[in-house]
Amino acid sequence: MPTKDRYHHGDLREELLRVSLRLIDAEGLAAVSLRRVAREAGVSPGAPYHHFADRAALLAALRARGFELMRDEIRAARAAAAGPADALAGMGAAYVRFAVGNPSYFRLMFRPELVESGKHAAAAGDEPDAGDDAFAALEETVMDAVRAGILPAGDADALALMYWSLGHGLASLILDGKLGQRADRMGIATDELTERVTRMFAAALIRP
Amino acid sequence: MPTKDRYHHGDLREELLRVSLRLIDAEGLAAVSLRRVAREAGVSPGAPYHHFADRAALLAALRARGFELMRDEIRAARAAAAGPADALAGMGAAYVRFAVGNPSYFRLMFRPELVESGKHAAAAGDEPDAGDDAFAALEETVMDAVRAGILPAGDADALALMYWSLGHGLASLILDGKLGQRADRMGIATDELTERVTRMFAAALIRP
DNA sequence: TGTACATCAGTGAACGCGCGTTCACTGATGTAC
DNA sequence: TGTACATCAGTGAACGCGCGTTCACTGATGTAC
Repeated sequence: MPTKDRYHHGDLREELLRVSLRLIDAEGLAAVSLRRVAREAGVSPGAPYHHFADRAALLAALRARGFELMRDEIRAARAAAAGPADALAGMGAAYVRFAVGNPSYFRLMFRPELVESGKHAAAAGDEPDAGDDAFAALEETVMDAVRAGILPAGDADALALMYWSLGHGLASLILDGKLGQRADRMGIATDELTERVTRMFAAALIRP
Repeated sequence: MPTKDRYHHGDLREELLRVSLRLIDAEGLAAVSLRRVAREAGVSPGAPYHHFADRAALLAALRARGFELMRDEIRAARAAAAGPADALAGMGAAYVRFAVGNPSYFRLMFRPELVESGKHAAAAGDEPDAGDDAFAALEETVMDAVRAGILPAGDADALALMYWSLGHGLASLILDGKLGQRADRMGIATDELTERVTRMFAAALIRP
């Protein structure tokens, strides 16, 4: 059943989201206009308004989906781990892997001006979302590790934030190309440098 | 000597940069159009073209200045430190302080699509800039710490990158408001949470 | 100190563009009987 | 199985807007003599 030639698209909403992601990847967030997205989806300029109230609503939908994807991958990494030490390393790696594998989502997710400029500005940041779920999973893992004696007891919240910051910073630097430049200068592959750094996290912090 | 009423502005270039920063702070990067900036500077739409080739050139000038400012603050923090352990903590704090104190610069500096979309795309990332200077300072400090025996020997490059990632991640999360939300939920000030995290990082890595 | 002239740094009108959004419309689809 | 009708999901033209950029221009400033 070819979707072309049909008056009704079939699944325009999904198609619009797909096109938006592709555009972010190829030309950056600024390239995502409702008109452009509609055009690339082969549809008239007014069509998207049957699925999204406005441009901000489309981006908000993408953002939420991105956080859900990330949360699921981070939870999966935790579930697959043999113990808390393994889980911490795995979750960090999953975070970075998500960012590298889904750069358009990642860039969209951490872009404060998008959140604030939404119509729900007052409520923004108040209701927990999938991102909070992911952080909660990390926090629990940290507490497991503390209980297991492989992380220093004390300020588990701060410890979790530290892990989060490391992962976030590493992912951001990779996406910004900073890590790539550095790897080039060191004469090794970006992947290898990433792996070294993540391995070092685990080794430096955990006392087995 | 009032600048108003005069045909010549006196220092329009600087004024345009100042206005741009203010706009980024208040309304985000998207609000920075050459027309808007000119308007806010009280000048006609064509005037900026005597100082910047185009919008990208203005942003590139700001970006470069931001990296210089950051480099200077990081170097100053290193110079003021009593020893390598102190220097590492101080440089991390300086990084975060810079981001929090200059959010518009920070947001502008780490925005890959701006770099890539420049006309010098081919050369971008090849020539070292002030950001590289700052990283080099961190790298030297890490090596000092290794020599002093307070950081594990081995992969100094990766260690430096880990520090950089932590600072960058922490700064990004703060600017995105994520840390603020979390601090609120924990019932403490953002500053305190930041300080706890950085302190914890120093404590976890350094073996005195 | 004055004058002629070159250069600098503005003006303001104009161009074409893509955008967000609206709206009356219509073809396609689903549902009740 | 047909038919009438409501609703859904498109079309495409139109609006007003701010944008980047250009251009002929002109007032202000600096310099040589």
